Amino acid sequence: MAVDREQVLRAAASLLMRKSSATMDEVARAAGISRATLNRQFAGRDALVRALEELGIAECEAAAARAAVDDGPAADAVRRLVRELEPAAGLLAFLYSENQLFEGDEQNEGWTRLDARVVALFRRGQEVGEFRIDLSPVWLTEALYGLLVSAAWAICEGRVAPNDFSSNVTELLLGGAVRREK
Amino acid sequence: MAVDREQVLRAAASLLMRKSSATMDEVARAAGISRATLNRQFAGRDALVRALEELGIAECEAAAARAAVDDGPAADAVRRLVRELEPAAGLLAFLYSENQLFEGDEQNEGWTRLDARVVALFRRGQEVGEFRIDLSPVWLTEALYGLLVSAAWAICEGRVAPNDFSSNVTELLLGGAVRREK
DNA sequence: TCTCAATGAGACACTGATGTCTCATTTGAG
DNA sequence: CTCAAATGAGACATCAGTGTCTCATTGAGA
Repeated sequence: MAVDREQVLRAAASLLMRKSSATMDEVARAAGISRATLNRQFAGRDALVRALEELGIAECEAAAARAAVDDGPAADAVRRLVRELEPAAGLLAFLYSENQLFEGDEQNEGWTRLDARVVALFRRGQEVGEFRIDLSPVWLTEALYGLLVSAAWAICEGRVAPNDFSSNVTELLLGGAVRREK
Repeated sequence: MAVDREQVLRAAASLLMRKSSATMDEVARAAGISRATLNRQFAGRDALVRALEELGIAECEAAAARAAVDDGPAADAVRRLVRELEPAAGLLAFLYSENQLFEGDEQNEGWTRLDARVVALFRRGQEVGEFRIDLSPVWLTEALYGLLVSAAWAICEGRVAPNDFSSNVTELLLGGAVRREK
């Protein structure tokens, strides 16, 4: 009888990723509940988006923890991170387009924490000599987000194969498009 | 006295890139005109977005033409393309988040044409041996869009330096993050 | 200077989404 | 089985955004 909030959030994310302008009624229907119940769980659309934001942050931080981004070679850490981040990519794609979240006076500090971890990863790779130094860690972090979102979208629209998600993002981010001999 | 439609579109794009939920009233104020005039120029918000889409397509195609994407080494063509695309990146970022444009029954064929040109560029690079073949041209195209949007956003929020736009996108897309000896 | 088209300002009704409420029904625990 | 809590369905008022209209004002060209 009790509604599973997380299941509702996942259904909402799945719908909002494809149609960010979906109505609360559509979200409720997609989650298999009534609009009344949806409003009982989340007081208003804003609260729903905030909850999705919290879920996204939690999933990303959990992914970073599972990937152990501070251990081993930085390149391998990036590969693990991307692989662990794949399930959250759809949610990330929605939040990425919800720039309403960032235009306010203050953004959720969870993003700050997450950014710090990823930036630290790229900086570590630079200091060890694995990554080039002419691309700033901040830009590499932003690029990682962008590639994750692009890949999620491209897969969602059937332009690229779902199985290639991880390798597509990782290979392009680390190796680039230019062919290397050897 | 006569309103410059293109100037209005640019002001609208500049605002909508930062706040995609901006009101028609806000858009009009940002463009320095009244809401009545805005509605005289663009019959409704939908028409405004469509006009922005047309402008974006036109700018991208003009950039592709200026960059002569079919001439010379593919890597250099990509560099030229990114450089020419920079002024349109902001508009592209807005359109990218306006997934409402793609969820309809039919998307503007301008995107199809543009995609075809960029895909052809990457495919040419692969056939010549410049680009690696384990990343599909379609994915490289999507990644290019994603990096352009990421870079535009990061600059808009002051996270990276505006001057680094072209090199950031180009270097990461072509070379990747991993450092190469010589 | 005169004229007329275009603009700005404001009022107006309309639409769609939203949030809240009620009540019948269902579900799960005791 | 019984009952309390939660849900679903629907009605309702509210509100913000939108599109349209009118009218006074502006400005460029004849």
